[in-house]
Amino acid sequence: MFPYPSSSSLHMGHARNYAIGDVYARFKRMQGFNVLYPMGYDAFGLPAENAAIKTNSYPKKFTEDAIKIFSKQQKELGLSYDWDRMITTCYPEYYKWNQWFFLKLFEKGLAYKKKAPVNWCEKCGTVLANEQVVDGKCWRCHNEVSIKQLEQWFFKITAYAEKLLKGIDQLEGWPERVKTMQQNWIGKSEGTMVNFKMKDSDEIIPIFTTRPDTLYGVTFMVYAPEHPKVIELVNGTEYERKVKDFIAKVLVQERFSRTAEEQEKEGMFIGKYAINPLTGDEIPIYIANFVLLEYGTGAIMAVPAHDQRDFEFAKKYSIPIKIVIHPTSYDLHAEKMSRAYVEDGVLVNSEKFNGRNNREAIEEITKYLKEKGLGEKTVQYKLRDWLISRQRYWGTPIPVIYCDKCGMVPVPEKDLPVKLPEDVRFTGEGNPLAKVNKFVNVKCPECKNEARRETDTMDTFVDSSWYFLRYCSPKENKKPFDPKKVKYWMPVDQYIGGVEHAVMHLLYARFFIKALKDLKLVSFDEPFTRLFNQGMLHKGGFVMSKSRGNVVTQDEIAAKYGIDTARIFLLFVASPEKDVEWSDQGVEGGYRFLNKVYRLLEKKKTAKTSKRLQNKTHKTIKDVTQYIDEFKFNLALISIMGFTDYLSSEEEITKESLEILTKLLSPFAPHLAEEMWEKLGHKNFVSSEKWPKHDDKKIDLKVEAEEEMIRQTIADIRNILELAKIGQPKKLELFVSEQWKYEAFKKIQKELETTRNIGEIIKKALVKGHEQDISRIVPRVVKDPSKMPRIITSQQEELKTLEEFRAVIEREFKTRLVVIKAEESKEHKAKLAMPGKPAILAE
RNA sequence: GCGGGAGUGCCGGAGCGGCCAAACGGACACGGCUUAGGACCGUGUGGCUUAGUGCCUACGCAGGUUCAAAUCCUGUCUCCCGCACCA
Repeated sequence: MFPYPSSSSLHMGHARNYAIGDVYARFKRMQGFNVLYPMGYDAFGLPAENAAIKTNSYPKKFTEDAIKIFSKQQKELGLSYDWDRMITTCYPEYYKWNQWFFLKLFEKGLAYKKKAPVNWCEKCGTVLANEQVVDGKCWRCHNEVSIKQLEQWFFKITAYAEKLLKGIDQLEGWPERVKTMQQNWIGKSEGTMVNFKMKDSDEIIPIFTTRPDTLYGVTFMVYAPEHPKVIELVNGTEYERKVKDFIAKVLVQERFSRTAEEQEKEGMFIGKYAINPLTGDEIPIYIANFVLLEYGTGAIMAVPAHDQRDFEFAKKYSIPIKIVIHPTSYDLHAEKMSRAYVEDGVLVNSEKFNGRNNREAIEEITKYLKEKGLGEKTVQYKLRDWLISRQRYWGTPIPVIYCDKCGMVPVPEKDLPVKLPEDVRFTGEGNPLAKVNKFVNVKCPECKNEARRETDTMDTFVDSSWYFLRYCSPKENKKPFDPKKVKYWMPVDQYIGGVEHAVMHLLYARFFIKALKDLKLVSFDEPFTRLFNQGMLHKGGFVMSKSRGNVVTQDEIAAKYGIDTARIFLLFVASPEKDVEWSDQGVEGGYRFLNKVYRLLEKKKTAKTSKRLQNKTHKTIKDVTQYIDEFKFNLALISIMGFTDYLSSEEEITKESLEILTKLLSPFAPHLAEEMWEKLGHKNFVSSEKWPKHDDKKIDLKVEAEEEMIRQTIADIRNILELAKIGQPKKLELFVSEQWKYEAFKKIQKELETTRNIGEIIKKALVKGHEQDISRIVPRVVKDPSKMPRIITSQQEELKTLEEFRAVIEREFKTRLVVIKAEESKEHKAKLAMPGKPAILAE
């Protein structure tokens, strides 16, 4: 996800986010993929405008300065972007295409203007989309949001509600939680539209319900107070005054501060009645603060017996409660109820539906309504249309002209872009654009008479809904993008960014692509095949952020350790999707590791490799490759660390092994890797080298077992020397026992390779009298077949193959090692040699 | 209320049915190297025990499935996040 450029120093939180993508890009590039890894800036937006007002400067200047600083720091981080493809959304070359898309959507009826109650942020001086209101507050400035009735531009995202919902299933490479959030946000619910009739007229009041089974229990009806119908109904009646007062009061309360259930339910009767379509009963109509205008039809049927909200309201205003669903196991009495009965049960007081299970009744009553023309099955979504107009300057002008004669006229394509005027005064009040006469006053494209431009600008999320397409052909000036290039590159294989955009950017971009597909501009359904949400970086228990003041800047870490150290720490400390805590000491660890790697250059190089080294090398290549592919960068680094330790402890290493280490490390610590690569005598960049491939034949588990035995034996010898208080041994004697039950191990091992049924094997083994073996073998079986043959046999059989065994131990203890077969040794010594373990004597 | 995720050693965190008393790093302790070392190398850090071993107790808590559980299932507690008077 491209960033909003801000002018401060990048901190470690940024560094982590970017490093994650960079590792992957470098890795894939080395693997031979053609990698499009670009950077761009989401350059329009309020902060720049606000900063301009504050400092009496100009948003463009402010933004350009910020971008300079930002990209400089990104380069210092070693991010391997293709800077030739950089895009900046605030230039006409880019936003022209926002306008172009707008016109296309407008043609299709997917962009429209309507008067609507909208979210208004006083501090930002603009309206906001629903997605940008978080807990009743502005997502950007956290100011309380209020509701205003305004003419606004919308994109008809609701036309794609079903497609957006269905499409989620295809998003296999997306985190579950993002998918769930989108599902909830779209909020599909299936129910029934029921037509109630007004008592005194033929007017119909449609309402949406998911519980048509309770229709016989309706005892009142409630409108959202701000519903336009309400004023109409009370107009000229004795209720008019009181209703208007109530509405005013509710609006003052502000919808978004009407928080949930703790809000006291309040309302009033408005003097009108509706008729229950099934019973013909008169139903009083109320208005109340708990009914939402935007959901359903803005009016509800209320069934106090079976809905908690309705119940509370009915109690408060003494409205009758009529039970229509009865529990099967106990009695229910309306007068005695202390809360609504919301569980399932059997229908009562419901005429022909009496005795029916209520779940079944939902279907049946809906069917019945349909037959009588009183209602039908329907689907509701919580998703609202995307409000895209903003009353601010620093954004893409909406390409529309208002003419007294011709009405609303879209700017013809040939006149694009509608450029943002640059000589603008920022007073901090209202939309500065509206005061620029040169901008506002235009000729109508149709009748050529005096007309006025739309002065609203677009939400910056329009910019970010298609920018990834632009990367494919950033210099294209005839079209928003070159379709051939887009066909080659898109959709995005791997997208990386924070969860905070789950229902904003990520939903808008999906909508955009689906709309573009219908416009035949692209041929795919979803913009992002795989999505990765990186975790947050914390310090002192809080997310690292400039506003919190707990940042560790990139500059300070770079100065102290070099930026590679920071990259290593950030990638090593935990898997990338986890939140992590910054640790100064942890960074030291990363620094030590890199130093250790670098010191390997001083090691003596040998031409001849060994089986052990090959095994370790290829095992490492295999693991690191797999881990990076799985985004487990921390584990990849651990593998590399293990390899480093291995090489450090060797007397001599091969140049090849060092080169491989350098390559494996290069995505993580690119600067150090390049330096090492050069010191190893290469003229090119290691980052343009081929990623090493492992050879399965070189990975030998037996060698590993030998390794392990050497390690153990060395540890044993140490222990003994310490216990015996021997400083420097003159000679070591190693007694090796006969090959105790070795054959039996092998046999069982064979069976283990061919079956997963451990229980069966154990039984077999018991029959064969291998009880002792089982304790050794059984726990060693693991799922991964590559890890299967795990039996460690330290018998002489194996020892014979250990050409290096003696050498290693002799080097370690600077003494001579004598290996003696136990059976050839003196009797008492032979006893010392336990099966599976060599015995050691030291002088 | 609905939905998503997490609870592991002194700490950060791996592991997600079997080489697990648990990777890797940090911290601490001891030893080595050294004029010195906050550098580097080695060893150790649940309890008891053996020269090499073995046993017990452990992965929030309580049950269960399995030859085998930190890992699977059920319940429960705590924490984090998203949506939320959605009819």
